[in-house]
Amino acid sequence: MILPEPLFSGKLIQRYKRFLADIELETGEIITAHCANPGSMIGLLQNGSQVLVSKSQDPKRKFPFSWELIKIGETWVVVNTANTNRVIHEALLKNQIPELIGYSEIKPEAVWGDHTRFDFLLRKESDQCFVEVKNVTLAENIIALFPDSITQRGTKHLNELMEVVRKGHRAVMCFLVSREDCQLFKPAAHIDLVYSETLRKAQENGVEVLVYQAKISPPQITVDYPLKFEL
DNA sequence: ACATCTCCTGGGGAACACGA
DNA sequence: TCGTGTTCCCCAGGAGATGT
Repeated sequence: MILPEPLFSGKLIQRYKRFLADIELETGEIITAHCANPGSMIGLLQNGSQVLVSKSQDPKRKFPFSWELIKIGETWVVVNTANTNRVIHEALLKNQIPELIGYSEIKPEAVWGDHTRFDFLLRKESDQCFVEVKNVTLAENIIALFPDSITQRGTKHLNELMEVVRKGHRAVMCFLVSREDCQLFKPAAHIDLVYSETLRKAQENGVEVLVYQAKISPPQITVDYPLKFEL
């Protein structure tokens, strides 16, 4: 996918109220950008780090700037979680994920049950495959980790993916590692043990786990290659 | 006192209702 | 058959209310 252009470069001043961040652009102008990542973002909030923001033309938006990427060391990290789904959507359309090719229909935001939506539903005649995507931004010593804080929603999604399998469908948990300085993916048991154990249990019960490395070359973000993982 | 529930944040996308 | 508006849920966790 291509990020909305032009992208504006700046430095992070502070992130606050979960959805907002103050950023000093290269012009010296200080703007407040929307941060479409309400997670804890551990390790990504180094004040003074280089960031890239895009600007929406939607007059109804309260904060026209969207925070897209932050540079940590030598790697860009994808902040805007909406991009993750766009990257995977594009990869599905282009058959770039071998485990998920051969489906005739790709439906985003697929409803499951009364209160759940999975990121994608892939269909081929009567075959159904539900796919949930997660953006992985936390890393410690070349190991990509998820989640970056306790996530009851994430655990709920895993339990519902197991239900998908019980009902005779295919269920896939797909992690996209949105930084380029990792060689392995693991669940962050020291952060959320319940999630970590549920992920392992989900795999044992037929939920397929995929981990892919993203290639981040602003303004382009694509799926690169499968990353090794240990559950 | 502690646990659980609900609401709230801003933007985005899908489904649905409705009027032209 | 369009376009527009509304509702719901997604992202995740904090705050406050409610229940045990």
